[in-house]
Amino acid sequence: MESPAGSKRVTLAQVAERAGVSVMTASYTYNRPSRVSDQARSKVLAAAAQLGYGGPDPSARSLRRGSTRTLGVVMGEHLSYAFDDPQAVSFLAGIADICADRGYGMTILPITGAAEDVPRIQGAAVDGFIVWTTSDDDPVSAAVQATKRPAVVHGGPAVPGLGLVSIDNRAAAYAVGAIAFAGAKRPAIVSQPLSRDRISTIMRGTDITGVLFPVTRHRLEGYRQAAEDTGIAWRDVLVAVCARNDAAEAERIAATLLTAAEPPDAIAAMSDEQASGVIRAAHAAGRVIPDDVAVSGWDDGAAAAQLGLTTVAQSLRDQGAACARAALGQTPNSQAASWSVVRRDSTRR
Amino acid sequence: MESPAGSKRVTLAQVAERAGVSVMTASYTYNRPSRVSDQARSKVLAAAAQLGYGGPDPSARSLRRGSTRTLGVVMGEHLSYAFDDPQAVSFLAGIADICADRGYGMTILPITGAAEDVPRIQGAAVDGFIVWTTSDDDPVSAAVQATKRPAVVHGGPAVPGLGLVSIDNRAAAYAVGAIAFAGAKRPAIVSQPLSRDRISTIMRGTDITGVLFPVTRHRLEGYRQAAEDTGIAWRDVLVAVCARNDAAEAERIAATLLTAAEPPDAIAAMSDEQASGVIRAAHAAGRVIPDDVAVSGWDDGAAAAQLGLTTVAQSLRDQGAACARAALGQTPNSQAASWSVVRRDSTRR
DNA sequence: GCTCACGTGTGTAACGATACACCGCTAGGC
DNA sequence: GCCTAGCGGTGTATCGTTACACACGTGAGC
Repeated sequence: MESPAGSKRVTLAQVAERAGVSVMTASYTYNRPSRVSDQARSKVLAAAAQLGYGGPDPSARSLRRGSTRTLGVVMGEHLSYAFDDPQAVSFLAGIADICADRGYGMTILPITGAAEDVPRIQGAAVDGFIVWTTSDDDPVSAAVQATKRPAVVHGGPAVPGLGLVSIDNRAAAYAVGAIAFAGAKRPAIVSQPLSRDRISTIMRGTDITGVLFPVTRHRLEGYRQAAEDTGIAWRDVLVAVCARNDAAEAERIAATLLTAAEPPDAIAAMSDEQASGVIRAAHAAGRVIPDDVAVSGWDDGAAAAQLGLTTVAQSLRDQGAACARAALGQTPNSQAASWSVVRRDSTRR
Repeated sequence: MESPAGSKRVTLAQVAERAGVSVMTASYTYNRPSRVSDQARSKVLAAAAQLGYGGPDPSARSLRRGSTRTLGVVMGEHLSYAFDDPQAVSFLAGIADICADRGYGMTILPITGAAEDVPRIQGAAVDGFIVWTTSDDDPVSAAVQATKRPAVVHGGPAVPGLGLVSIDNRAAAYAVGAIAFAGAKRPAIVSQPLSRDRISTIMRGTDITGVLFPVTRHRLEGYRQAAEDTGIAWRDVLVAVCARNDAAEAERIAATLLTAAEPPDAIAAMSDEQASGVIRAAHAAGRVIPDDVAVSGWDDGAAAAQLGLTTVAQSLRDQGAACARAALGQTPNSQAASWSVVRRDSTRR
């Protein structure tokens, strides 16, 4: 180890004294090198090297400047989930693109789902927040709002004073649902969780208004409308809830659906991962896609094209970038993101 | 918008004045609520709400406290690459696990590869750094070292004063190479980039000492030893360098290798993604694995088991966690991570 | 010769919060 | 009735840096 653990922090004032110049000259050496003569600059740098000065203290600097040049990202209850979900990772990449471009850091905030999150959010050294889609009752959105710093929510919920970047999930679900459910007698839905407790379950005639994740609620509303348009009553539509966004779990739950009496002949999922699990389960059950069962996904990720999956195309990366720009105050606070339906062979003509 | 953009920042002193209490009482209201009476606390909170106070300023707080409770992660030249590489994402998840547990934030630093990186690293409001594997000549490791803050490098290079968390890449490459090259006449290697300019190329008798990425260099040394042990001269071993860690590019370059005169009959890759590209190319060229060509990967990710790939197993997630613990000063600075070879059907018996 | 601009150096006053020490009051033990 | 403990409140100094205003000397322009 170069510097012993016991050594105190070296300050700019000590460097200045050692170099025989004023504190301001030392400060300018780091912040506006052209402002000082070559001679003074090299004296300062030599003194800094001798004393083991590690550069201006970032906390003091941002206090004085009033900006941390860092954006905070809140990724939901279990931080590590974020890194397991490919769509969440794309979203982060979009934020990273903008941050890197603007010279901003990007802080991923540690969220545990407990009460201690609130002070952590307040205490985060960031200029603004980006909140990954969450539930209406999630206390972190209130905590973010309470900081009075600029913030953007991705997906939902809409929070007064915060921006919102999202696609129109209801319209997109209706559009893809209309295709997936066309000609079907018994449509079903593979859904993301309905509330923060994240339990897997299968039900019928689901109470949509009680769904706490706005993104999921809007998608269910769109799917419901699509089902009703083809003459199916909502009480007859199965909704299979997957606790995690994961092909394996969707496969398991889809296997249950498909081996029941009166199995579904059309399944609309809420992600391509789920849809690929559904397709595997369908193949395992000996069904032909789309004739025996039509399948649709969501996101249009890499797997969708390979599987020939009808899906909703959206760019999480672009949405991440839009959130970052909005949080930096460079674009309007709220923006509707674009989407489209990609029709492939997993649904009927 | 709740508070107009022109409004000045509200300070604790203003809140205290409005509430008719001292500044310290207001401060304790936020930091040690039990220290103040219910009456005073509610007066302070009411005043804060009226004034739109967003909580104690984090920069001021960390200046005073001498800690930011945040770890910085440096992920190599293009920040967004980090999110495209599944192994890098696992590594981040491992860091995130520890940070979330300890209540630390995790700042991903914006690195562009240009000169402006150095001040950005110095200016990062973090208590310590974790550096993702990089090249010997990468200026960011020097910049990190110059901050005098605790720092850990993952993979390499070894930097004086910084910790190092890594597997023994040389030994692991030797071990898996011995299996992949067993019985082969013309072994080849699909390699990660050899220098920071990241060009794809195919060469023979590669100069290993000039390889600037220590992880890659050590792996090549191990593979070389394995090849020489089976009686093959290094000058006869083809090395195909892939600019990016990506199945598609490995497939392209492997197709070139396999359609040449005297094609390789064993290919050791440096990631499972590369190996899966190699396998696809081999199938496309009508080869049987492992009889016509043996293939080995690296990392033992999800794809490896599916493909029956012989590979080096390591947990990037555990290594990320080890880096985080070390950067927080809770474990020794440097640690050797564990690895093993998983033998499957992609190599000869 | 006077003015003015410019390059370089300096002192002072914040930035917003918290650590620490201290103070007055009340309640309880003897 | 006195001493002590503890609760709730306060004033002051300080964390390390940078913004700002100013001071001084030099050389150009007229």
